Amino acid sequence: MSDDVEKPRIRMRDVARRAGVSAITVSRVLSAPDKVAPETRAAVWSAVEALGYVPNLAAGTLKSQRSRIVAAIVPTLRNAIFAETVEGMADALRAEGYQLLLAASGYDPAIEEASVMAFLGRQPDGLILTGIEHSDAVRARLAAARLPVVETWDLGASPIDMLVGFSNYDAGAAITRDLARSGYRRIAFAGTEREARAVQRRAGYRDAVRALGMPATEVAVAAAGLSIADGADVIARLLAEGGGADAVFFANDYLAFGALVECQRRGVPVPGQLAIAGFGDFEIARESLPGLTTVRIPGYAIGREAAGLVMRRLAGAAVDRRIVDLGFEIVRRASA
Amino acid sequence: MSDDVEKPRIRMRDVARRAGVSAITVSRVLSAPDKVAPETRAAVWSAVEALGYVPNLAAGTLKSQRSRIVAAIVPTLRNAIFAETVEGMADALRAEGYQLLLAASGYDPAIEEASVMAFLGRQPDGLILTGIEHSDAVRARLAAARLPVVETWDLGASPIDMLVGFSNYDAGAAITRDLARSGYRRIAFAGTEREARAVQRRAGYRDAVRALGMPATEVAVAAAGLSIADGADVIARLLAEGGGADAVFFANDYLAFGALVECQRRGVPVPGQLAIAGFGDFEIARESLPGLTTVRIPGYAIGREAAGLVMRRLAGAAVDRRIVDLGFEIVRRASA
DNA sequence: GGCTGCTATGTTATCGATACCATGCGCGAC
DNA sequence: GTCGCGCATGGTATCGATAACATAGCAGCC
Repeated sequence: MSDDVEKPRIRMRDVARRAGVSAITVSRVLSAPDKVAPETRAAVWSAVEALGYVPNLAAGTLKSQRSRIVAAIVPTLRNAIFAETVEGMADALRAEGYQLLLAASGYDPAIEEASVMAFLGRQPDGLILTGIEHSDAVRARLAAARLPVVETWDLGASPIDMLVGFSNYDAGAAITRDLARSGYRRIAFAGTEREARAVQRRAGYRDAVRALGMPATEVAVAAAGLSIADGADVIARLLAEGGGADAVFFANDYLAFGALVECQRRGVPVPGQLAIAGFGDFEIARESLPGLTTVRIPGYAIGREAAGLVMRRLAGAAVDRRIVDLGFEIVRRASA
Repeated sequence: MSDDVEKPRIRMRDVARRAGVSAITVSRVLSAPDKVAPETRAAVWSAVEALGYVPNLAAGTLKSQRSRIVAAIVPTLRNAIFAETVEGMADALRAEGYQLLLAASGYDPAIEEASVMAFLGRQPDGLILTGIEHSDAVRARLAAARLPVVETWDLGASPIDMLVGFSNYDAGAAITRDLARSGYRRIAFAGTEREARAVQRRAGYRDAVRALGMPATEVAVAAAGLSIADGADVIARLLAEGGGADAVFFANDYLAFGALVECQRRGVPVPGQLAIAGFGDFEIARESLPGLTTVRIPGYAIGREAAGLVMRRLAGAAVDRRIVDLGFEIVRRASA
């Protein structure tokens, strides 16, 4: 089928010979063009074009100890939650000539750990993690590897290195108080216990209802708790229990949307009989009917800022603020 | 802040010294353990553990000319369309110890080209692309690079190398005929013109309505045409034009969902006055009210099979079928 | 005028792992 | 008993780019 005439790969020295210069000059044209005279630069450029030369970055990385790769681990790519953050990272990195090496952990610390190990061998120049809970093994490896590390999507006092996010606790408390301000008196919470950030939101909710002197009703959602169907399930259970909640704060908009649809199926007026609030301000929150009251998260900005911090550190700049709080915003729509 | 005591990195020879063997033996323990005696293997293992050794894969890649990286380019990660395909690839690759290098092209051929160029320098062992339309420059580079290439999500007679997908044309025609079979007589189509696969679906639609002796009504959706809001916009325009369509086939489920919600806002009964069909069978199609009639795509299987083909080729196996048609399936729900 | 300093380019050694070939040893076959 | 074969392991060269150092040429300055 394929003819096995192995064309020899084109190396830097082939380009150099054709352009009548040395290999190091080709290297400079590609990575620091300012240091080369314009005519030389042009000659090298045209040799590169003519030969279709593609530099072997494995060799460059080996010698220079810089890969121009930043690795990132997010919990999932399955739905849109972290998509904006990934885009923010990718955009910022691409602008500076970095590439993004990406893995999804499926919310599983063991997979996160395995991904970190696998990544480190690729000599990334920096690493971006989601959340602030990481295994001791991960912390130890990252400390030993001495690379810029940014944790994201949460806040905490003692990051591994740098941290960009917002307070899930405060956000959970804020939307709970907002619901109370709107007159709801029996506010429930629904979310998974398997995700640290959802647990933080729950803690904020819990402390807020207590401070308000209201009862707390918590519904645990199975597994990752990211599917629309899970939200429908919560409504079924709430109504079956007959707890009499008049509002539910869901740990994310998918759950909230599923709940909304289930209420419609059952003829439960929203927000008349039951108010619904979500978290994340995904597109579906804007476009559902009624629109979902929710908490807007600066997902894109988190990604951009995280990548920016890594690159600033790599550029040798001292990063003044190691902890960046990008905040959140309550978005009121018709569902609550 | 950080103490600049540069701990020397741990190299393979450090592990070797500690285990009382040579570097090459360590290499073998890590990549071909069967070739090493059990006690030696155990000694090396414990030295690796004790030192926290992480192999420098840049060096390994340079010498061995194998990176154990497969690169993939998908149009977008912003919504769930390609998420299952990416997961399928990642799962299959991880099982064999490969890593996935991922980029999103934003449906822009120029970005796809730039990503291909950027990837090739990393010496990927294989490449997975979305769609069958690629610039001449991309084709030329890939031919020169002589690596396994899989195109996905479409069918065609002359792939660059291998191809895994389904016929967007047939799928568009099939759902159109299905709508006709359900009694709809003025079936419209709405989708972007900027995506080759949506255009194929439209072509299938167009030929099907013509064969049925029905009028064709096509509504072009701006830009990528992936947002829920775009679907609502289509309804606004269709009703304003007063074309009298009794069913609309949307190029994807997000558009269809947006249309569904807009109909509810306007009090247009679905499917009573207007039937709606989507494409993709995303979660929202199952969970909307009414459920969306749509076309189910084997997204996960496409990813798995594409990665599998690459790895089989790398393992030296002759790939018998270079074109794999995974088909599609019409899913009837209440919206049409 | 000679010295300093800057720009443009070249020479050499090296990054760390692995392919290739070599070697030593034990064991079975004739 | 000797030969040969296979298994386990090691020595050395090498992958291709770039850091570090070297050098040549030229301008400007006291």
